[in-house]
Amino acid sequence: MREITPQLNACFAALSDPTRRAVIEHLVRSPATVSALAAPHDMALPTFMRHLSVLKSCGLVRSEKTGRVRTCHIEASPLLEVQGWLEWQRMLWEQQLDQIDQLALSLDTEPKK
Amino acid sequence: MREITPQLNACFAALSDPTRRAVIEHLVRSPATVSALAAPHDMALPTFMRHLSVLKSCGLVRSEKTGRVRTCHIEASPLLEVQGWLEWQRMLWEQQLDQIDQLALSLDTEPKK
DNA sequence: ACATTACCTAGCCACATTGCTAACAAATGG
DNA sequence: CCATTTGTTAGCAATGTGGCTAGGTAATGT
Repeated sequence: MREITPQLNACFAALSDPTRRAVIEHLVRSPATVSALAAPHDMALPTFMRHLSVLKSCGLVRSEKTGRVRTCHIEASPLLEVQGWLEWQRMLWEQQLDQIDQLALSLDTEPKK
Repeated sequence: MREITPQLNACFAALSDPTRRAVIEHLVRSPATVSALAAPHDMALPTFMRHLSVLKSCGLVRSEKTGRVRTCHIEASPLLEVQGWLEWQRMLWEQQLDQIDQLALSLDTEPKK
């Protein structure tokens, strides 16, 4: 397994904030400028910029500046890492369930000790 | 969409710590006692207990105490909420990609303005 | 009965996070 | 050329997070 732990740390942390998840929810539909992204959120711009920079530093969002406008777009790969980790855990957990089922079944077919 | 935002906040935050993810990785394979879970982690027990309580308070882990031993096991539903959110975003993002493809295609078939 | 094990609480400290305001570019519209 | 728009940096306050030690309780082994 690769050493992606720091990346996962940062992505999970980034996604733990509703403002930042809302940004992601916006950006999966279409790229957007900083001010467009900030508009729905009732907070000072610098505060919002901080959230954006968190998303940038964990690789979930990238952006380019043209003129005075910065356009942001989503980067899929870190999201896929996160999904991958979750999927892996779910698979293992389902195996655990299967084992429990089999145990119950073996106790069923052979009930008298 | 249901109001699961606080649940998501807490789960993502819980999963942003490598110690806590390691606990999840242990528990998806089998239930375990507090001390068994703590053993691989080089930290004081109370510190580790704190991590456990974070996992409990966001619903990812449950536990029962019998005698002096507390046995912990994983709770799948919050993990599924998290997976659901990610899956939803990925779906929307892929739609965005499709739109871009279609745009490129229409520009291709009708290249002269 | 006593020591040990297993867990738990309380309280402290250092640092990170999230909000703010003030003030500053740098591009653009009139 | 000047005002406005759009972003950005710096710095502050309040709160949250993650580590520790000290000390406690309740079950269990001898």
